[in-house]
Amino acid sequence: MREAALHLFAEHGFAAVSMRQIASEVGVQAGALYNYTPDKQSLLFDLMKTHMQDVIAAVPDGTGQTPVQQLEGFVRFHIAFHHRRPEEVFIAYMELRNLTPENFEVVEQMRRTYEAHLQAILDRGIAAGDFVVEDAKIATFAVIAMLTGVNTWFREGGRLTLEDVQDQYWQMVRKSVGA
Amino acid sequence: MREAALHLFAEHGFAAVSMRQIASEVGVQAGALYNYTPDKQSLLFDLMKTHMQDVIAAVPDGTGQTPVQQLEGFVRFHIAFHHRRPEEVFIAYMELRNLTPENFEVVEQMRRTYEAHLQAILDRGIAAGDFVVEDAKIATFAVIAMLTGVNTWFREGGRLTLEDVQDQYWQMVRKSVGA
DNA sequence: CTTGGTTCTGAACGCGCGTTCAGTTAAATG
DNA sequence: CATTTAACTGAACGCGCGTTCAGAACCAAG
Repeated sequence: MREAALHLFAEHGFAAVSMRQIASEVGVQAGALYNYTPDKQSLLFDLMKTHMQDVIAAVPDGTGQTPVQQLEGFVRFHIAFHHRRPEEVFIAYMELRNLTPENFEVVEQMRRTYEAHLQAILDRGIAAGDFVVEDAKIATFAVIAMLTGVNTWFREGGRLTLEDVQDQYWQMVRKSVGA
Repeated sequence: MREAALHLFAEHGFAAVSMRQIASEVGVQAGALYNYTPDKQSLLFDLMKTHMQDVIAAVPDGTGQTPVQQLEGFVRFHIAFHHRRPEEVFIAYMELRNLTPENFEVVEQMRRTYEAHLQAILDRGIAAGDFVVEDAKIATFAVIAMLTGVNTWFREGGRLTLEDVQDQYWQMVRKSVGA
């Protein structure tokens, strides 16, 4: 059921998908869904929360590495992870406004937690003199936006492999922070 | 009416806004809207098309400038223009999937036209030896994603002015393309 | 075979949707 | 003032929505 909702939300958007459509994809009547979710909103929230938990849990450790190595690890991880879960990523970015205020706050907090990982790397690198960045907060936003953008255009099987993309984005990120 | 639709679509999303809500915002009954638009879909399409036309028409000329100057001009323009029209930008990025396939194709083509401006600058700069970029297409996507991301966090009246943001993004972009 | 507990169906609830249109109101023209 | 034209109302159309719930169907345990 979560899987069906995931596909449908990603394709048509939360507001445009009905419980009857989800039920039909599962092979069941709409009422049966309510044995597994209290309502449609919780379904969306669960998908987002689970995704954010997965992302945060999967951030590479980086203990004992230099800030440059940590940054490279983060860049490659972000691209690869988001590439593996295009639907979750899409929903997590596009359907934020369909969350109730309380649910939004939870997801938003998780997003900030994820961003904090990157900012911590930048802060350490700046302190160590490895990076030249005026404002770590802005650089964090800039890098994440840049990396997340990969999902809008990259498709496997084309001119470039995922590794090519990782290599080139890493070079651009590396240079942009002066490493 | 377009203005009302713009605000409402940006706030709640196209699918979640009804013609009755738009009409109420205008101070009129729903039926009256159909004197000005054939249907709801056209309303969305018009907003997007107009926005894309505006963006494309406003791209700085850059004739006679060096590629580096052109790139700086583009970066500053993109940030400033998108900052001035947050709702149009938001809709143009979020509601693409609510366009009919034909309308989507039109808007998508305009987006490509806009991106082509940036790529042309990068191509010229690479040819002239001013930039060090492995793949101009990827760099185009990366830079645009990075710049558009400003709209998700920057609000006037905070710690930074728009010019601060322009300055810092320009430095990051400049370095990322090896200029 | 009976019982008890899940799981699902199918109908129903009230509601709001996009869109149409006959008829009313208002404004412009002569 | 009379007439034409434009703009708007208000009701209606069929439809699908999220959600509820009584009862049927199924399944495991005794």
